[in-house]
Amino acid sequence: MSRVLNDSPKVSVTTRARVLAAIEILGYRPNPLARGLSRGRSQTVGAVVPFFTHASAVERLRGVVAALGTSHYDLVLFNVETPLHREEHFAALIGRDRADGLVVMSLPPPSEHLKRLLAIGVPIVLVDARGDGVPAVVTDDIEGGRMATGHLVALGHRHIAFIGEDPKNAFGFTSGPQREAGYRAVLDEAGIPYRRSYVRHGAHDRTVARRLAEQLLALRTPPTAIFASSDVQATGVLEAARVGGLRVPEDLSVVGFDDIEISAYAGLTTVRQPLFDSGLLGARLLLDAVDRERPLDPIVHQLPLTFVERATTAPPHRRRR
Amino acid sequence: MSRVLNDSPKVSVTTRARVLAAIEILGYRPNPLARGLSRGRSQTVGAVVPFFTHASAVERLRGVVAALGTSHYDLVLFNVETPLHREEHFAALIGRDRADGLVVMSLPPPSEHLKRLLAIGVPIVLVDARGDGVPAVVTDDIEGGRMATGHLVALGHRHIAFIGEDPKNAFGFTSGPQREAGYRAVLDEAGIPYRRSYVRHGAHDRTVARRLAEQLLALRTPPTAIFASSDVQATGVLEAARVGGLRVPEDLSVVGFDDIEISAYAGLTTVRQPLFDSGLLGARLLLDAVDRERPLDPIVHQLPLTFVERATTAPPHRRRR
DNA sequence: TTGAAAGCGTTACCAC
DNA sequence: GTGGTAACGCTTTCAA
Repeated sequence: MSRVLNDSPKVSVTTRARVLAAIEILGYRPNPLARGLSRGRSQTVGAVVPFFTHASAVERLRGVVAALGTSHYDLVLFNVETPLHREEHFAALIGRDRADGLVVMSLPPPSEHLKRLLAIGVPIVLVDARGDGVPAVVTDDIEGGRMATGHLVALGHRHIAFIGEDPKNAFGFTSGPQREAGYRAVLDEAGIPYRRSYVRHGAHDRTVARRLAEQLLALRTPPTAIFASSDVQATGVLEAARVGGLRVPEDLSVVGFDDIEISAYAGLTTVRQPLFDSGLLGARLLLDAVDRERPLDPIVHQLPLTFVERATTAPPHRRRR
Repeated sequence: MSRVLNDSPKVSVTTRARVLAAIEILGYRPNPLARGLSRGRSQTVGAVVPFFTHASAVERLRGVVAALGTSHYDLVLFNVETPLHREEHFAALIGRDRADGLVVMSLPPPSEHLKRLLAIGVPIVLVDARGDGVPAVVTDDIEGGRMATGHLVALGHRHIAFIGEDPKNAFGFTSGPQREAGYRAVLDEAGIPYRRSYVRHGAHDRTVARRLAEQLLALRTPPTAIFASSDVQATGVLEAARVGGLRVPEDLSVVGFDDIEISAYAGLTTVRQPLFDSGLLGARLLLDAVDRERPLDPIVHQLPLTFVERATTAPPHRRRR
């Protein structure tokens, strides 16, 4: 009878009908756990996501869900808010018992765990992160940082500040620091001296970014433009400007990164990355591998970045001096 | 050896140590599927969420995740974007094989399914929805609608429009329509005639709401205030005002509902509902029932609403006439 | 206290 | 094509 459920090629039409009828009458429902135990797969994919409530993470997750929508896989969510979480989840995820495959976001898995997972053969796809021997869906964050900063430089700004994540963050996020690298590179090339006081680090949070921006604006020589490493942080900058009575973009230009929902509303100039698509592609790669039981090629898929100019950037205002 | 894993009371210290050592050496990891099959539970709770990417849903989900954080349950996400989805998910969820318990959000389960789930004994908690014989975590949406509208009336507005979800929506959401009921009740009590043209329905989406608001503002007698059934829709209204060259709150007052992240940023006056807490409480109730294998009392837990006055409401501007 | 064995609900293999 | 049965990896029960 399992043969008809998994529509094996060898069942006569009559038997199939008979079994189907019985199933209907008894209200039979296959137990996914038993099936999973027997087949050695759980029909489940896991998504390891740091701060899954962040707009960018949600958008990526939406892509994953969309990819799973057509399949018969369930999505198990592993939220990571502390390094300990990460440790626990990866420890639990070793072995393909919990999930048939993993989409890991923004979070380079500890290489030790990665090796074990790879050795055991758990298919993994990294999204917004890279790892040895594992396929990844990424963008060129350095280039993104260059786009944002370059735009500001082209407008004539020379006092450009940066707000982003701490390069030594406990999770090992790399996107933020790379955007910062792009920022520094452009500054170098434009012959603009790098000012340490113009670079501030803090959590990916609107209010934190706002505080950081207020510090920047209180500097003796405040920046005429701020590049925030994410749109969430950019909104904090916008808030700081508003509170400080600064007009945007006349008195202060602001560029963000991501292009989340709120950005269009806020008229924020930003660097768009295909968040939804990254989740979609990541999950598709994974499903493909899981379904065909084919090992994943460790290809790095790079998705394009787009500069979106809206209403928060303009040439610097001529002021004192 | 399973005895030591489930730390049964009757194992000698020495054997326990011995087993633990072996576990360590062999790198043994229990298979959750097998355990689940044997014990008849999957250590999983399912969350059925319509449009899980909506900020309000995400915030509720965050509460659920927080509640699960301390437990040993995994979260399986069932996203619902079409009535068909809903059907499929509930059909699959019948029987406690897939999940040991369910948190169902904003979406009154079809009563037929509800009965079956109840009969089989799958613990369910409804959040932002009600159902016969099932515990629920709700707010008083009618009262919320009254708060918002009452505030506008108290400010002196007599031309108050409403933007919300279609009462005949395919999912059976009730929150929106109830807020609308509160709106109508206050209008009645204030002796303000109800204008059909002042009530517009559309999807829970910023751009849709913006279009609706534009229609309202193009009316021969445009409203001086708009109550949007959700903050997402309220931002659409704000956008329409901005595009139309209307100042908020001088020319147009706007009230939303939910108090999501963006609302504080936008300075939106709104009715706050405890989104995070609703998810937290819902999941806690569920876990409690699942852990003790105690049936759930069909209690309706009502969470409080708070009116949050910010910067988008003011007395109506005196104009023509 | 511990070892052995039955059973959980499927699938997959092997005869018929 | 179809029926029977081992096996999946764990928990639980029953002896020892």
